[in-house]
Formats: sequence, structure tokens, C-alpha cells
Amino acid sequence: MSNIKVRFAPSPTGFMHIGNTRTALFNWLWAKKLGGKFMLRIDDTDKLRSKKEYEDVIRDNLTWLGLTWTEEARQSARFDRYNEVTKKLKAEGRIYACYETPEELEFKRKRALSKGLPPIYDRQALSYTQEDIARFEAEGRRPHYRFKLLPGEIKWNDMVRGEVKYEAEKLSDPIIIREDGSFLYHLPSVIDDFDFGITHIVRGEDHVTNTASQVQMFEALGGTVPTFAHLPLLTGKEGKLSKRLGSMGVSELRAEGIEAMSICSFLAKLGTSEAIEPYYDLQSLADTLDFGKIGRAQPKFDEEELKHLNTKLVHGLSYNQVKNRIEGDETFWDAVRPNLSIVSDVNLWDSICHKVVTPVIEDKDLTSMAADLLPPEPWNSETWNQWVGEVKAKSGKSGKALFHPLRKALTAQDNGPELKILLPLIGREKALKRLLGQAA
RNA sequence: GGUCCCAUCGUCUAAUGGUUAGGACAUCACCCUUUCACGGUGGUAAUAUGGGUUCGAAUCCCGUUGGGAUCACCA
Repeated sequence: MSNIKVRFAPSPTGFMHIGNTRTALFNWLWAKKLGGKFMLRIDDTDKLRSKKEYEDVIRDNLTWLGLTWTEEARQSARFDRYNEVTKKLKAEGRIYACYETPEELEFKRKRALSKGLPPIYDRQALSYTQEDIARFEAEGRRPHYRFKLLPGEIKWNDMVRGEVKYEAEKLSDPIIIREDGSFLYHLPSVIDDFDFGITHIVRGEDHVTNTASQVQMFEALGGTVPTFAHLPLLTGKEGKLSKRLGSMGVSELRAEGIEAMSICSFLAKLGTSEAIEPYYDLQSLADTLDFGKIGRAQPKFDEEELKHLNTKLVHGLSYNQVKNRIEGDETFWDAVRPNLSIVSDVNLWDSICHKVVTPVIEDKDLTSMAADLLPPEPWNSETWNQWVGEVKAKSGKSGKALFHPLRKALTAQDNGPELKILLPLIGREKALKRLLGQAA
């Protein structure tokens, strides 16, 4: 049994969007490929912004996508553990108290920037005297805490970026505890990864500098540093990561009729050197996962391309894969699916065959003539050819002029499945009325 | 501004110093279908820019331009 373990750690402060989903997917696929475990961790250290509603939607989306988890944790339930670690690190001098107000910090940053200096924390707090601290406390100030980075080179071998190096001196000591005593993301995340035995962390490249400081946190905890993979961030069509991209949720895509496997196939292959094509199960996607094939440039996410892929995927869906959610039998499905963009459009064709349709009459002479020539039932798949042959002979029309008016009258649609198959399903009674311009 | 990353057809990318710069998606044309769609075949289409290094550069080096990330008491 593999000891590989990955996690997806969303903060329940918003819905699942395309970027989130991609991160979850790559983690899941990696665990699947290596026979490891996938855990869900709710990063709800920010009590104000975390909402149960978001959490529910995240779970629901993951389940729908098929990204199931076998273990779960919640940061808000682990504060005792975080406090314990913090106490130890304070004693070791790796965590220190600071008394600057947010305004003072903001001022320092601006001043550094205006002098052309990097806005790195100046560690003034390390030189406080007892008197300074007493004075701050007397003023009613409460401390926040930072993690002290050790000078020197920080490096790791990234599964997508190769060797990554940072100089600790060029990084700010991250604030890990707020003035109100609550934890910020950095340290709890590391403690959890350490405690739960996470072996690989796959996340967006917006985390690379966080990783640099977190590497030192893992070391301070005395743990092994997990293996990292930082995925290039997705951008929008126009170049910049647009609001639209940020708001493009799994729930919305699902509501639009996009298949879960379309989303997974698309996100797993976008930005890689492999063709973006439909995969019908996560296992086969996992088999092909290779972090080395992920490019380092930022791919553009285009919803249109996702829709194209979805259409292609739907065309390849067998009856067995959809029978639980559609009307109609296998013959019907096979006849209709090459015309579908989304599975639920099958219902449109089902209702065209079995419910009331208001026909569109384009060529009254032709359609009423065709109505007269309609043969008696029973009908089969050859009926169409025989009938249309007669209509053609008598009207002298052929090609589009012949077919389009018939299609519009019988289905009220501009395009669709082969009429040869549809006609017997519609039946003589409805066909006759529709050809005469009556709703039926 | 510091640090880090990136730049090849419209899009995702391949080509680890010598290729007619390849593939996939999209697009276009043709074929199939007595219509559309589906399907099949084929075509158009790219190395951001300026310097080097080299017999030879998409590839290595430097500059320029452009894009992105980060530098939060968000995660």
C-alpha cells in the first residue's frame, strides 16, 4: 500500500471555481495514479469569511465531479494543536511578537516602495526593549506574531518547476497570528500537512513564495518537507485573469449541462503537451497524469473550448452511461446523440417525438402535398425513403428545398437527427397534422 | 520598485544547436448523407524584438518589449 497522501484544502469563503477545481483534480489524480489517499481539509481559520453554505457547495461539487475523499479535517477544530506548536516555536525563538498597527505597516511598505526598496518587514520588533513592550501594552496594543525566517538559501525540487531557489533574506517574516489571537493560513497549513502525513502538495503558482517560508516551517517542526508541484495559473481569454473566470463556478457549468468528465478532461490536459480530448473516467485520466508534461506558461481558459469538448464527449457517450438520466431507449439515444451538445437536450427530441409541437411551414404547397402522400402505418425505418421519394417525384424538388421544409414542419427545428429514424417515432397522426400546419 | 516565472499557428503545445518547425482544438474546403448535424479526407496558419556566440539558433548568452505571480493582521 502506498503511503502517498494529498489534500485539497479550500477555504469556505467562496464557491468552487475553475482554478480551485483544477487544483483539486490534480491532487486527486495524483493520489489515484499512485494508489494514495486524497483528503479534504476545510481551511476555515478565517471565521468571519467562512460560511457553511460555501462548504456545502464545495462538497457537493467535489462529489459531482467524482473527486471523492476518504479523510477529512477542519482547521477550526484544531486550534489547541496549533497553540501547542506555537508555544514550542515561541520558546525556540522562531515566533516573535510585533506591535505595529496595520497602518504603521502600511506606511513602512509605502515608504520602502517609494525609496525603490523591496517592501520587506524590517524586523523592528526583534529589537524592542522591555520598556517598548510595556509602553505598547499600556497603550492598549495587542501583539501579533511573526515566524522568523532563518537566513540562507531555501530550495526545493518542484514537480513542475524543477529546482526552485529563494534567498530567505528577501522574504518577509510571515505574520502567523493576528492581533486578536486567531491564526492565519501559513502555520496551521504546515502543521496539518505534517500531522496528517501529506506527501505531495499540488497548488497554484501563486503559492511559490509561501512555499519558500513554509519549507522553513516544516523544518522547524522537525518534519520532512513534502514534494511540491506548483501549477501555472489559468488566465482568461483576454489575457488577464478576469472576473468572469473567477466567477465561473462548477455549479454554473453543471447547470449549463457540462459533463463532470468534460470539466475534468479539459482541466487535466489544458496547458499540457497532450491533446485535449474526452476521457470517460477519472482512472484513465489519472493513468496519463504527468507533471513533466505541464508547461510553465499560463494557459488561457476558454469556456467555448470546454463546450466543444463537452459536445465531443457527449457524442461518444454510450446508452449505458446515460440511461439513468434520459428518456427513451437505446435506439433513440443512438439516433439523437450526434446532434446533442448537452445530454439533457435529448429531452427536446423526446418531446418532439412524443409531445406537442407547433410546426413551422416554409413551403405550404410542398408540405400539404407531402401530407397527402403520407403512407398508412405501420412505419419502419424505410418509410421515410419511400415517402420522400414520392414527394420528390411529384414536387420536382430535391436537396435542401425538399428536406428543410419537411424538417421544419415535422420538428420545428433547423437541424437534428436523421428524419428517417425520427419519422416512425413521431407517428402518422402527429406527422399528418404537423405537415398541415397544425400543432400536434 | 525587489524577487520569481513566462513568450512557437487564433488556442494548448512538440521540436533537449542541423526538421520541408510536428501534433491537437478551432477555422476553411472537399467527400459522405437525396437537407442540417454526425463522420471521413485535405488545406490555411507560428518561432515578440534587437544584438551577440556558432559553419549553423525556435533552441545558448545579453538587452528591449510584453504578460503573470508575490511582496496582506486573505488563503
